Amino acid sequence: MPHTSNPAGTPDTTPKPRRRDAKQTRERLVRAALELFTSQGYHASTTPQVARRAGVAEGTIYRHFTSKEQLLNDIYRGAVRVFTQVVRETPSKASCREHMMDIAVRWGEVAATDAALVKLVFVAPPTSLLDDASRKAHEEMRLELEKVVASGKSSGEVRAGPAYLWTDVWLQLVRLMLERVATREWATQHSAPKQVIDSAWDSIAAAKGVRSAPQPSEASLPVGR
Amino acid sequence: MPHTSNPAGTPDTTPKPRRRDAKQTRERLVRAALELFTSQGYHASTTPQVARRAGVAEGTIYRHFTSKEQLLNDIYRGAVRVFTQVVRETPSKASCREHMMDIAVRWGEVAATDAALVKLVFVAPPTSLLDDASRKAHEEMRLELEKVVASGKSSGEVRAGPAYLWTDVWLQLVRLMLERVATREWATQHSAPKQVIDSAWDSIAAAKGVRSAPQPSEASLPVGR
Amino acid sequence: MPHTSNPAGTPDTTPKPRRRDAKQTRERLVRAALELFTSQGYHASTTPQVARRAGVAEGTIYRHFTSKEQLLNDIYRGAVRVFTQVVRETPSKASCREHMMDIAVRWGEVAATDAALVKLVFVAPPTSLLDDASRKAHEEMRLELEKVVASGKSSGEVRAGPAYLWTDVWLQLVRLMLERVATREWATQHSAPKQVIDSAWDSIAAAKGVRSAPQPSEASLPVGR
Amino acid sequence: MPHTSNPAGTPDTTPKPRRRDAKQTRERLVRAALELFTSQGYHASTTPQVARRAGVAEGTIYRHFTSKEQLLNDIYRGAVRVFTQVVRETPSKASCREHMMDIAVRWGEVAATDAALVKLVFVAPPTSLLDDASRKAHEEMRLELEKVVASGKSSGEVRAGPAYLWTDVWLQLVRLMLERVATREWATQHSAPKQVIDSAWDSIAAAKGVRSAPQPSEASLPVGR
DNA sequence: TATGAATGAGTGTTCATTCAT
DNA sequence: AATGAATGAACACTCATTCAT
Repeated sequence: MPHTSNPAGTPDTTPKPRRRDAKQTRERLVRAALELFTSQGYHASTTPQVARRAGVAEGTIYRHFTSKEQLLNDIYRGAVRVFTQVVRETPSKASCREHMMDIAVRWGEVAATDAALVKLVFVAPPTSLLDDASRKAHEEMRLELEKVVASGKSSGEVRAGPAYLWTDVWLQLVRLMLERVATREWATQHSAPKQVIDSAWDSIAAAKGVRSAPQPSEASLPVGR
Repeated sequence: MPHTSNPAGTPDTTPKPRRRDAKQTRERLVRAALELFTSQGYHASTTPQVARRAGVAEGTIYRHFTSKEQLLNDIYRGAVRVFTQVVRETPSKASCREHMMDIAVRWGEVAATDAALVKLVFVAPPTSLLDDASRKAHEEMRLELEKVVASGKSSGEVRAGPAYLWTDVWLQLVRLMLERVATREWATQHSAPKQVIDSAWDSIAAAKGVRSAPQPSEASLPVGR
Repeated sequence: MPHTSNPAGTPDTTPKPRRRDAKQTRERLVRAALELFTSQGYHASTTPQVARRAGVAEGTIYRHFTSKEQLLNDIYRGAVRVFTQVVRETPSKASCREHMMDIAVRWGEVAATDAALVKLVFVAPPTSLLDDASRKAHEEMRLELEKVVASGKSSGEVRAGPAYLWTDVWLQLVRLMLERVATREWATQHSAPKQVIDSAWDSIAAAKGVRSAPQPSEASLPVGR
Repeated sequence: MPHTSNPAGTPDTTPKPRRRDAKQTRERLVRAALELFTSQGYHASTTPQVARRAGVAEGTIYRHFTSKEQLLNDIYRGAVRVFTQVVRETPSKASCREHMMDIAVRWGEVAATDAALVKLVFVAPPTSLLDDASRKAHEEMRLELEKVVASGKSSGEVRAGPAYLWTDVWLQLVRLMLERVATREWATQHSAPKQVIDSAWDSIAAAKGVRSAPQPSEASLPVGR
């Protein structure tokens, strides 16, 4: 065996590879795969690479995941849930606007902390490789957000038009912010993220002044969905 | 599948397909690869698949492109240039707003006509596989657009903040529209594309009282999704 | 061809061929490649052929060698070292002549035992495919031999002229012998090998009688090399 | 068509590629292939390369040769005949020694003039690719030389043992000289070529002085061949 | 649970050869 | 005689997955 690598900073006190419990191994694999998949892409990342980075043997992957594709999906769902959880745990505020800003800011913090998560879910989701469960998990996140938007609609803060549309519009702009934060092009404390979050709200907000007048009923919307 | 295919309209006078002129073969390859790459992804598309779909032998690919990666980049540049060209050819209007709406609408028409182009450039660009020339071509398009935004800034129509930021913001929302149009979730004549284009402008427009002009009724929204 | 081969003498206790230890597999590959390369040439030998002859899957080659070229070089170096070792282990005699005859004879024995080794190193060395390490290994062998020739020069047994030249001359003739022995055109106990070995010595020996006179200075030799 | 090359120095007066007569084309192909084959090896040289170097289209090769292998063999036979011709045309001298020295010197001149010829015939003959005609041509050359050696035997100048053996021995050493001259390691006017030619003769010459004692009968020779 | 040597179908690419022009 | 686009079998090499240990 040519090179045994000891990743920087790890105080390797045990000469023989420590008896890791299964949980730890699984997590190491998830971490390794997440980093590899988001930095090189799924297809460009090989299972030997994942194993090496996780510090385990090639075969070990298959004790925890039935296939490379399942590994991806497991990771994906975990990543999506992080964002879903944030939406659920962000307390609603007096205004929808404030509420959504909070969510965006917290998501931004996730992006700053764990860029890979953002890349996997928002920047370059491996759409064609996702299974039903993963798609459902993503839809759940979207729905959770849509609830917030919908509440904004009933309070008249959100402009006319279907809530799901404004959810997507808002997401699209927040995605831009997350991407830039994840790639460290923007720091969370800079003005750019805030500007984009603001404009995300503006793009779905009911117009001020005249526009803020009571919205016409949307009951008649024959929106297909 | 019949073993002799006669593409629409071509008066196939030659019984054997040998001796197509080079131009035609190259174009068939580009078309086949574009469709495959955008529907399955680059890595999932194999050279035998590309060749089969183009109706040529595998080796023929390499008479026209030095590698699969170069094929991708050639296609990508071609696709980007289509959008750049639209920006360049769209005449400027009295207002920046109108100008940008025009561009968005024309891009939308491209999306409706040739979905693959949109997918390649906006929906899932193969970022990590692009060479310098391709990146430059993309940057050119962005810059062309930025000029328009900048002119809007000087006329006071665009909100405070750097022009490149608002370019990206606008692009982000137009991207949503293009994606939905490309996937046929939205038709160009529907209201959703228009709504998103509007909100794209709103998200970068300087906040005015003027904007609050009476909106047309939304009652007719036949938004597909 | 039976689907389970049991190479001579191996007490095949395991019914399925999986889990051979690495050493064995590598050696089988080396053997297979050596035979193929020397009988058909490097380019005419394909990796499927090598694998089949070694009784392993094609991919297995690449667990032991990084490329077909590296496989060749590994084999080449191993072969060269056999001859180098013989030179090193042959004890020097009273006369240089005797010493070199010994070496030639032992080399001849190697040729009789393992013809492929001779073909690879002397008959048709794959010169343009050798890497630096391989070239160095070959040079080492030559140098080891040159030492012997040099000692013959100082004792006056070897004719005037540079030692490296006579080394090459001697090698050239011994090469003829090795080739014929390797191809079984000559058996080691026949007179032809002996005759050639004799003439190899004669071609570099100082002349008897008249020629054994004190050697002229070699200062004037403008031999390019 | 990307690049049209105009090989150095050719005063390309005719704008369209000159109407070459067949003879000329064939010769250009032979020359190009000879150079390529001897510098890179047969397998490493591709037919497109040969065609490009000859300044003709790929398909043109097959108007003059039925296959790449036949091209090689045609070239090989031509090369061998050059050396055969030299042997035939070198007038015999008073002594066999002088005669053979003459031949060696003339061959050396060929090597200096046209290194590729020597490489193809002596340094790295493509043994496994030669057809019967080529092998026969080579044998013819050898036989022509053997005649000279045989005449040396009957005059007592050549040592005891079969003429064909001494022919091979002599060839082996002359081959060394030719190789070095061909690679420009040695110039023909240097002493090394001469030294090696001398020693080539010595290795097959009957011993002078003491060694010139009556030769033992050759009846006992059990030389395999 | 973990290992890692082995697998073999599949990849992108090459190239000697053909043939309509 | 000459062209060069097209061919397709073959190539070296990869990698997700298996399984004896």
